[in-house]
Amino acid sequence: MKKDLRIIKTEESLRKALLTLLKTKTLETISISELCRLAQINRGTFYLHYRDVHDVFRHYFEVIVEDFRKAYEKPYLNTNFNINNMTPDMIDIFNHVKKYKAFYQIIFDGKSPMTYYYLVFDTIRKFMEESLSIDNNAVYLDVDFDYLISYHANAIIGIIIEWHKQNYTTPIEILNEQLIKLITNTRSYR
Amino acid sequence: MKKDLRIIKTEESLRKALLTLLKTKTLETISISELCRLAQINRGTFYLHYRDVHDVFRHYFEVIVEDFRKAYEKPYLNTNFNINNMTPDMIDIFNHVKKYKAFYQIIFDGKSPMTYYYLVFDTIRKFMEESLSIDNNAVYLDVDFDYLISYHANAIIGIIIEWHKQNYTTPIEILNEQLIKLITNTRSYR
DNA sequence: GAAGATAATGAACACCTGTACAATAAAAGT
DNA sequence: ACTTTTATTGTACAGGTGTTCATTATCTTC
Repeated sequence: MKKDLRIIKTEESLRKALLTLLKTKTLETISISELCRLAQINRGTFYLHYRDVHDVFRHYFEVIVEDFRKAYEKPYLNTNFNINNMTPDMIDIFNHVKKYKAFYQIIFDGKSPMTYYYLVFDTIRKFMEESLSIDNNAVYLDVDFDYLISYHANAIIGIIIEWHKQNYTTPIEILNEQLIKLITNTRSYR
Repeated sequence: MKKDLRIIKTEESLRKALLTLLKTKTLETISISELCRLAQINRGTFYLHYRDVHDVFRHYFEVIVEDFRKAYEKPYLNTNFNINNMTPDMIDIFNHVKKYKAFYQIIFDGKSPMTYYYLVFDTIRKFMEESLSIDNNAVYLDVDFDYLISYHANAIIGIIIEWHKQNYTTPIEILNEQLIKLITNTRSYR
């Protein structure tokens, strides 16, 4: 079954208007009324499609996350993967974040809701889950699989948070280096 | 210099009113107007002290985080700490989270702003930073210290997120066990 | 306890929010 | 092309937001 043309038109107008407004102001300062005025959509119609402005933004971010998922699906799965033989190019996540930096700056902003964070988290987590499941030989020392994955997935986001706080100044190659060292254990003594 | 009594009275009324409202409804559904009505504070006065309802909530959470910080400051520092000789009771963070479960459920809610998350993150991160700095002998394999700490700090929150998603069903003892295994490396083969 | 400083109040303003409903417009199905 | 179905519109309403300003109340300080 096809979607009504009017719906497509309405939603696209709103999404396009949001991008336009984001060029000059922050997501939090954009009101539904303003968005509808620019998109030339009746405000009542807005509520037939979205709950709030974040809801419109979410669409873009879901496309972005999907782009990431597809781009790194294959190389990831082809590796006999386990948590200790990972190479940086398998999870070229930093390239992805840099590519959509403008969006990730919004997502990691203190005022943004946690939903976006969870979307990133769930995506990375799922990647790890699928990859680690392939590596049947590994036994993870009685660590519950759910906790293991959540631990490592969020650790990676920890690097992205640090990168964000440093305003994305660290080069991607360095980040990949560091990540690989952190994953394949971290400590040595002099 | 002392704080004006009127200010103390106003802020306390608002904070108390928030706690009352939180018993019956969620943080997002509480309006400034409603809060002021219950606290018997003029709405204009509200804006002299807080920016929004979250701002009032933040006060409570800062107290909670401070409680955590103080409770685990000493045992942590007394240990010749490094990332591999940690014991669960050093970071008894899960006990803390359980104690203030009602608050952490709000903080990890998808609608809550990232600010609270960052407050948790910064606190755990600072703990790690202070502790790891003591362990002068360790060299962390050319891993940038900032990234190292952010990585491990956020990993721990990864466990809390998983715990939250499982509705805090996993017992604390198990969580401590798993955490220690995850920190002191994770993998073995059959 | 009086004088000066500062905070709280009430009223008003323009704007935003979420919802409802009848009227209209524009698709889809035949 | 015509009918049916469905989406959009305009209007209205009760409430919330954030700000301003003169007035009043309450604290602090001496």
